Amino acid sequence: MSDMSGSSENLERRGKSPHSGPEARGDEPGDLPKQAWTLLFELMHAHMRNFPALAAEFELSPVQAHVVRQLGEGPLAMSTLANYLSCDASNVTGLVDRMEARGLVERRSSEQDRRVKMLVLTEQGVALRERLLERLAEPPELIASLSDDDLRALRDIMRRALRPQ
Amino acid sequence: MSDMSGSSENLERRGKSPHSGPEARGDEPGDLPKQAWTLLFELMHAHMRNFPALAAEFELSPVQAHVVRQLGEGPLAMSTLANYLSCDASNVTGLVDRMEARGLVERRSSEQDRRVKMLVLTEQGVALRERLLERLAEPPELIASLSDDDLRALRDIMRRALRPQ
DNA sequence: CTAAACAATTGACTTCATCAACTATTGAGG
DNA sequence: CCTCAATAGTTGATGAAGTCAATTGTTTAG
Repeated sequence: MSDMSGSSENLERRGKSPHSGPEARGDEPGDLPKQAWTLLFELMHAHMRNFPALAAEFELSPVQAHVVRQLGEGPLAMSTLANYLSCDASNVTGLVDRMEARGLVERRSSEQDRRVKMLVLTEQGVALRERLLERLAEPPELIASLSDDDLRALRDIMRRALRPQ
Repeated sequence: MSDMSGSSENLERRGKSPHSGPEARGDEPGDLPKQAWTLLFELMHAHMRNFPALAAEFELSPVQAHVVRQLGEGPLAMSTLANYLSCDASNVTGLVDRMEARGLVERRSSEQDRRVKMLVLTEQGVALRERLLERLAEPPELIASLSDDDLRALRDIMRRALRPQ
């Protein structure tokens, strides 16, 4: 009774074929990607609701948690981070100000280009990141209770989806 | 620190972490839920990055989009919405103020209990919601490019995961 | 050498979020 | 009936996160 009833009936068919399935009527086979995605989206949102609370366990805002997580890859220019967060560069200034005030990150002027400031996690930031990553990796109940077969299949599908194209 | 999670090492080894050990080896079967979850989480975050932009297509803030989506089920008390959003009740007041000002929702005093106010979508709100839901159901490229077999498997796994226990 | 392009910041402003305090209503018991 | 605790919503103060427009330095291109 949620999303795929009613007026979404006559949507554009994607490249999917109107071809003949034996069980063609019962299951709306036409929009497989949409079906899979809608369910995945449901699960995503169900889980995202408590991300702020999870971040708060580490006294981080949700965005700060995201930044700590991303910053593990190595030094990152402010503008690159802004791009990664899909937000304005001016937003990153304040964000980094607060994180720097807490001793989590450090601004380091780049030597090649003196306009650029590179962000690095402090030692404290690295330690926090490790704890955070372990916490994030804990699967929620909905996932943990899947069968091994489903988990293996899910893992492999996600690997294929995330594989750089 | 010597982490039980080979999986996060496996994911993060793109950068030069001072902590990455040489023992990074992928496929420990013991951590199946964690592996699957970590990948799923990756995809979630990759997609969540442009949720604000998607909401902006409808001139909604991310939270407003979320509310419009949830409000389709029927009238909802303010406090219930607050609970659903996992946020303080006082937050909902302003949120609904703005949405009411735009003619998307309506406060309706309950007759059984004059303290509560029920939220309902206006006609305009319903129309917007339909367009929004269609837009949300469009699968992102990462998903849409999966094979039919993968999509079917993913859909079925998600159904099992979301099945009320 | 000027002029355009870029990185980061600042300032004004909005939205989302919290907490504490307040109003109004409901629903107990005494 | 009357008081008292609990509940629903609002208000006010405050802070984080977001936007845009304008500014300051620093490359880089013509």
